[in-house]
Amino acid sequence: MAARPAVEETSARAERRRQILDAAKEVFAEAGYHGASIHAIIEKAEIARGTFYLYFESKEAVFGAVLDQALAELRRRIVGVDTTPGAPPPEVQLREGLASVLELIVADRPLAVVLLSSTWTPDAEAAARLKAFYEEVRAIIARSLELGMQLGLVRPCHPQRTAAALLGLVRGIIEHCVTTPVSDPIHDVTREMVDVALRGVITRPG
Amino acid sequence: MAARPAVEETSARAERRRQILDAAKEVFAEAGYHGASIHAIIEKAEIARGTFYLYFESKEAVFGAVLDQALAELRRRIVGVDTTPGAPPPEVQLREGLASVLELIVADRPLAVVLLSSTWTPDAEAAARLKAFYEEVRAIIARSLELGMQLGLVRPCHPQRTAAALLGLVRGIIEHCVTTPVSDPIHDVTREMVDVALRGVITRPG
Amino acid sequence: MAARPAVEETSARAERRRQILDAAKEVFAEAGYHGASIHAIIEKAEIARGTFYLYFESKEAVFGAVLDQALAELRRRIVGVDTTPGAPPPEVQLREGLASVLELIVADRPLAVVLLSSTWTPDAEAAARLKAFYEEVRAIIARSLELGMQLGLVRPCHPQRTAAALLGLVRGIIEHCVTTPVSDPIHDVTREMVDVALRGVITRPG
Amino acid sequence: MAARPAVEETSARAERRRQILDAAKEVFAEAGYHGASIHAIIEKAEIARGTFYLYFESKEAVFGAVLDQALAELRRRIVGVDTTPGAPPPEVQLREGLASVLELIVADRPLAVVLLSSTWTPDAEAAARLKAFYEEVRAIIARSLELGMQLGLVRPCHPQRTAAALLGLVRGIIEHCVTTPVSDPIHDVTREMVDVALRGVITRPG
DNA sequence: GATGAATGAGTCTTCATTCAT
DNA sequence: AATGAATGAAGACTCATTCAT
Repeated sequence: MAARPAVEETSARAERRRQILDAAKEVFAEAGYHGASIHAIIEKAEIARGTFYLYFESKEAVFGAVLDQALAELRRRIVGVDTTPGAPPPEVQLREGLASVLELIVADRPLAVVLLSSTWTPDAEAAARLKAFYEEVRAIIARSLELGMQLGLVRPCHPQRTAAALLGLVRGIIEHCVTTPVSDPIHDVTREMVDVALRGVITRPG
Repeated sequence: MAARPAVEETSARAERRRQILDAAKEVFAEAGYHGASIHAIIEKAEIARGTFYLYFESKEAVFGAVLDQALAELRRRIVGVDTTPGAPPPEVQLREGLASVLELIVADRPLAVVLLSSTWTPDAEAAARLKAFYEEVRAIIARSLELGMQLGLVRPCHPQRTAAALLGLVRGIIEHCVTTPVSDPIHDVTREMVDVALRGVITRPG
Repeated sequence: MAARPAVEETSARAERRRQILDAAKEVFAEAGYHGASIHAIIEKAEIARGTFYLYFESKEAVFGAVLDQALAELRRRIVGVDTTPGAPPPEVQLREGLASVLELIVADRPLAVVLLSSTWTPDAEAAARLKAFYEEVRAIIARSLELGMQLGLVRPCHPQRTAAALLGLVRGIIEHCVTTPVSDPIHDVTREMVDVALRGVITRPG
Repeated sequence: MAARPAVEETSARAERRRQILDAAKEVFAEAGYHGASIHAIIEKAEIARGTFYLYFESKEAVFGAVLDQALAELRRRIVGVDTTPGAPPPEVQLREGLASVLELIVADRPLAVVLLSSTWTPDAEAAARLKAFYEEVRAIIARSLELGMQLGLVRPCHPQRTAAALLGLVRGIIEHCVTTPVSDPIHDVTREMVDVALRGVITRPG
């Protein structure tokens, strides 16, 4: 009869929240921002209409939360190349970092869809946040390229632009993996992707 | 000076149609399929509600037409690499083809947005059409890669996957050009993009 | 090159008008007042949208004209029973009058439908006109009944009410003839209808 | 006093439904199927636009429900003549059955209008249902006539056609009662109607 | 805290009518 | 007179959000 400890109550609430969030992620992935309906979300989450609004202020708010959650998971796996002596060779670091990202995304199709499609979402604030995230990633790539150029490992190039190209390359692979079932182990895919990024497609002269 | 020739009369209707189509393209680019409203389209086109429906059966229909127009313009500029003797070297062909595509897209931001965002549109038929288009382009790239491998110009690789990566690379550049104002001439951008695709980013050993 | 005689011009116009009127009658019969569209009428009449409005002020106006035409044709065939000495016996008059009405209606299904359905049409003025027509007919029947009572031919009854019943009886037969194809000659149908009206359905006692 | 019993909760919804149904019946009676607007219905029912759609899927659906309710009430009061020994004489049965129907209809003008006018409604399914109902009633009358002929109570006649005539007769009376205020008791009206149907209007010979 | 009935602004689409040619 | 493109008011229906229980 006594009040339960605050911690447990909080975690019950947090679990409910996650349940809604997961449902929302799937619905947004299936239908896009505008096409997604609160009805579809509460049906998937098996809660009542009103309950939804106890956890999220609005449709925009859940969408933001879905995105934030996705971006947080991604950020944890994305880091620049570490060039301090003793660190693994850059190519290996790249491969491992990318493999980690790919694994996350391939295992969670809705996440992939939201990440790939929401850049042009009508929810302006969310779009801005996703844009900022990609900008962030591109900046990391660009900085790595600049560092590589200083070290003589990377050919002279326009770092911003090249970073955009490489980011697109990764997104292309992700879309491919999400669209068509991938039979090969993730690490083979990653290796190939890194090879193309580093060495291009033509046979090396000589 | 009296009755105008039939040709001109036809083109009056065609012009009206294009006027609506252009407005629709912009609106779809701004808000996405679901977010776009007929209201916004007719306001931008400066026509009455009913007039819209004299030219297009439905929202879905305009969207289809916008997409068709865009894809038709693009298809005209996309061709595989020609390897018959006497043709320009592949790298030059690539550069010129890509430059042509980039020019089209950079000059028409709404077009770019529709092309980049509509893969995940709720209009299933349009999404399928766009997907088919990208599939088409990827097949062209993949075939070119296979041909290149046979000729010893291209390193051994998984053609489908690599094609997906290269298509993503191009889309990355496009998005970059559309998002941030490009001061450099298109041809410099193209040259760099082709360089990355062909040679990667690392300094050639030796 | 000279102007054609006014009479001919008028009759050309009149013919056009009738062409539209006929089309309208069919459309109203098929779809009812609200369901009928100007589009359907001009399509059936094979004229342009604007032309329609050269002949009729509005949808309401054509409907009124359709109704008026129908009622005029009917009125020509409906007369009370003539009891002046030397006239044919009342029962024969009834049969012949009804046969004439039935022939007209059975030959023109759209006319029948408009007459049967328009009492409750949303076009208030037309509904009133049709109601007035039925009132008129009922008054004729009621007067005939009163006359018959004075002459001892008709049983004592409430003339208004009985007239309403008999009018309904006729409409019931008409609806039956229009709904289900009638194989028997009209005159047999008429004879039976008059029999029921005059003698009822039970075997006469004695 | 706390939570209400489930039965009452159910009836709250049922009551709301009936409230809308009643409003809809009136609107359909006033304006016909096409002329009726959801706006008019919700205004009369004093509910919000969306509420309407919580109870009925569409305009077509309410119309169907209105009709179903009307037909159900009518069917309860319509039965063929019972000729088992000991049953009241047929004429009395007829009078009582008809009186029961007339009472229902006269007390509910909108019901009468819907029943009389909807045979020609553009809602095809509803029209079919109403037509089927009238067919049903006519079949009952026709069967009673056949039985009467076998028993020697009814003159030889075409049962289908005569049934159509008698059904029309009843509808004629109904329309009369609904259109013009009836001062006489229903039973007098019924008696007269049955008299006309059974014996016709002419004085019995002899 | 949970529920789901109620709300009404907003969406797409139709169609009677007008008017420049 | 004839045309048919253009108009915009009005209709059916959806859905994010609120609130009494």
